[in-house]
Amino acid sequence: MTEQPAQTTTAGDPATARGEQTRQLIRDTAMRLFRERGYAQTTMRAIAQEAGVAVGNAYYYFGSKDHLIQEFYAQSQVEHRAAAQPVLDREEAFGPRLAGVLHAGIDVLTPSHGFAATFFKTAAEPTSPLSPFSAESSGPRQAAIDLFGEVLTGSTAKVDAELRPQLPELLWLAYMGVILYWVHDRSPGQTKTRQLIDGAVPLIDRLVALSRLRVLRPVTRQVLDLIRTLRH
Amino acid sequence: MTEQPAQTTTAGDPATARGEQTRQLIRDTAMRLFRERGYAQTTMRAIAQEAGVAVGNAYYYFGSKDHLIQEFYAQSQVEHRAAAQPVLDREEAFGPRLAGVLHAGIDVLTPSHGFAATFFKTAAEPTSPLSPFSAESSGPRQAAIDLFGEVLTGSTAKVDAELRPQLPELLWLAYMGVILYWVHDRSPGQTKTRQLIDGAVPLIDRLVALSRLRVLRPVTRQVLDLIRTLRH
DNA sequence: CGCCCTTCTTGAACGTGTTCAACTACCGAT
DNA sequence: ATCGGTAGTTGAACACGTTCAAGAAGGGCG
Repeated sequence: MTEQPAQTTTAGDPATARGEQTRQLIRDTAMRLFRERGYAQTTMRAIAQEAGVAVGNAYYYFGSKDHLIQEFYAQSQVEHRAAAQPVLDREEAFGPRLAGVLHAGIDVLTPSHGFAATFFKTAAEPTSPLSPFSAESSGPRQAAIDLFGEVLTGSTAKVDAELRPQLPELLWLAYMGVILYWVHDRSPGQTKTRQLIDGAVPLIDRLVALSRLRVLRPVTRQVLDLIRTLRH
Repeated sequence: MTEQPAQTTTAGDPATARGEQTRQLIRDTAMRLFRERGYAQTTMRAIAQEAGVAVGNAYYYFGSKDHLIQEFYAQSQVEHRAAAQPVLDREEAFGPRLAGVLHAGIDVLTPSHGFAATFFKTAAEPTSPLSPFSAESSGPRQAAIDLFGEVLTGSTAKVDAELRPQLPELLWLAYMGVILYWVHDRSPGQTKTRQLIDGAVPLIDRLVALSRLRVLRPVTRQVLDLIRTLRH
């Protein structure tokens, strides 16, 4: 939080132009080694050596080994958005759109299941800037929430007016739940996670539809009030 | 997993009689320092020094620094059970019983909020034996699930026959969710978590009651089938 | 060209969790 | 009492993430 001189890029980021190349080199090398050996087995010394730089240089661009994970998150988010596009173009109904986007997220993550799982623990630490709930990762998080916003806006689903503004974030939360399950999923090819998505989506779909029923209005209200209370 | 000679205690535990004293000394010292300084700030060297033993001795009893956390879990579980007893004796209705037991759990954890939060990340790592889902912590986990079984069996609630056997584990899962929220709860005194409990319990109560309705039977079935599929 | 300032780079050094070969204390059997 | 083996204990050594003082590279300006 020291004051920075004027920069062309966002504050706090030391990357202007000269070092951008090195930054990417280190990042790509790290990602490769993470995939090859796993997170814990990849040492900062190994990353530096493979990238042909000094250890300290990696720390000039990334505050810690954990911060390299954030790069992985950001990268995954972008890939997720891209993989979801065909689904959003193709499907119109809420259920298939949601299922498609959830499956796309797992598709993107699947090649990294082995090592991604081991470092999702870091994301669970509340104090860590890597937590999906933290301010520091609000960028990727908002992008993800927006993606679920698109699932909703582009669909033909009729949603309770009060629920609608909350729903994208709730769907994102459900996605976090899916990921939590996926991380622990030891079934071959993580087929169980696929079953979770296919089983849960119709339930969510039905629940969203039911929220408009007059009889259930009080319950819907109650739930939404609770959520509003609990949000930050 | 080397074969052990006959022991008076459970297998795999090097504590017979002579070392039990040292074991407890190290454990208690560690717990005290964790509370005083936090988990990350407490070094194994500090624990050893304060306990008056060599560093390696701590590793004779506890495989790693993380394993000391498991002691904390076990201890908390026992305290939770004890704190829940008055509630189970006093309350008869399902809702108050559940709320009481959940509050009791948070009561027990509250003094450790500062440091407990930081190491719950370790619990989130799937490969870690410290995960609440792991085989290694099946003992405390089962004890916790049984506690929610008592919430149910001692209550006057009428529960769908198919749901009943699954419910204790589901309630435990909900409790894990409460803890996850609590860990991230930055509100003073974690009052938000209390609101979560008070807000969610009536919903769960209503949901459980509704599960017996004929109209909702197909949904109940669908949910239970999904859960059965996903369990292990 | 020479100067200065910022950006970038270096690698030795620090503190950490963890390991391990050596050692000591205890206890039952001879 | 002596021996032998297991349980318990030691602290130096190792590999790791991280820090930091020192320097190199680059570029704008006289």
